[in-house]
Amino acid sequence: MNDHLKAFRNYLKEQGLKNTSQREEILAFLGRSSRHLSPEEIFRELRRRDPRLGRATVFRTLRLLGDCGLATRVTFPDGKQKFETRLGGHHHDHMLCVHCGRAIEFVSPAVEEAQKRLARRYGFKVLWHRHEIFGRCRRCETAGPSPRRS
Amino acid sequence: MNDHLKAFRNYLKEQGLKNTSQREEILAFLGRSSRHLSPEEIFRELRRRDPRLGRATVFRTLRLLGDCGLATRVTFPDGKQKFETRLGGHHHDHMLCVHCGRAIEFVSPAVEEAQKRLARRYGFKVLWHRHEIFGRCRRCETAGPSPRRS
DNA sequence: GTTTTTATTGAGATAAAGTCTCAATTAAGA
DNA sequence: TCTTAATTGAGACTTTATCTCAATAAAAAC
Repeated sequence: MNDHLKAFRNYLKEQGLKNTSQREEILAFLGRSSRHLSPEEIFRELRRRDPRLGRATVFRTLRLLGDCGLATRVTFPDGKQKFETRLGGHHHDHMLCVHCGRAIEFVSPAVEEAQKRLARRYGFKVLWHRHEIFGRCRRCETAGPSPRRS
Repeated sequence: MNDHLKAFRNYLKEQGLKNTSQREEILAFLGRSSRHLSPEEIFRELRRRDPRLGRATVFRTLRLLGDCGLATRVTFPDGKQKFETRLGGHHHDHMLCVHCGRAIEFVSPAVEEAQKRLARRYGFKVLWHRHEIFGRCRRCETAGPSPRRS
């Protein structure tokens, strides 16, 4: 049994919540995907396999996975929300290409460190963070006009 | 005439777009506010003054302001989107309290620097970025139970 | 293993957020 | 002032997300 499944079951037990096949399916599906998925994509794909799956369950489960730190919400340049698993607690952030939509993952100890110092200064207890850099990836930078922002 | 108004008019002219009273009202309203505002809040308040204002115009203008770098989108812990002006191009990021919703602004040269190095490594042309730290502010940290995430 | 308790689910209504169309309007250059 | 073209608002519509509640199923109690 893999790590985040174990962590998930633990979390549920701690909180007095129940595990269900739907929850595990959603977590597993997120885990298998290398892309970022929107709630709607998750819903549509998983309902093909289990036609009785409800849309509300997907939203509820994504929130739950967020709450226990197993999934991360990524806000794309156009404001759209997508999710990914935080595999084995391995944290990373994103550079998002405003032109082709590609997401490049990165890890920056320097950023994490700077953040820790900041938080201390403000008496702020950090739970998690999100660092999104918007711009143009190498491929798109070589050609093409103005991007879409905000 | 203040700086971002001037910048806005410049941008419109450059792009061959037209200025309108609605656009200036929205920009001014954002500029006067010390809080983060949702599109709906902006719409409701400005329509009290001009009952003919349309909702679509607010969304269109927010996108436009984002495009020209005068407004920034902030994604709150619950996934809700809000906006603020980027006053005089002065960039800052946020620590968001998952308990009381308070937003603390900060500037971190260390983060900006680390980011620049990263981008260079990936051949990524940075246009803007967003760094959101979620956690509990000093006030809320002293008391109260589990937060809402994702 | 069976019963009891209680969280979870799905359907569908509903709400909230955002986009689109198109005729009427208005800004800006000629 | 005239002309051109971008912008607007109304409202339909789409998408995204939440809520309600009876039925279901997981976990605990027995």
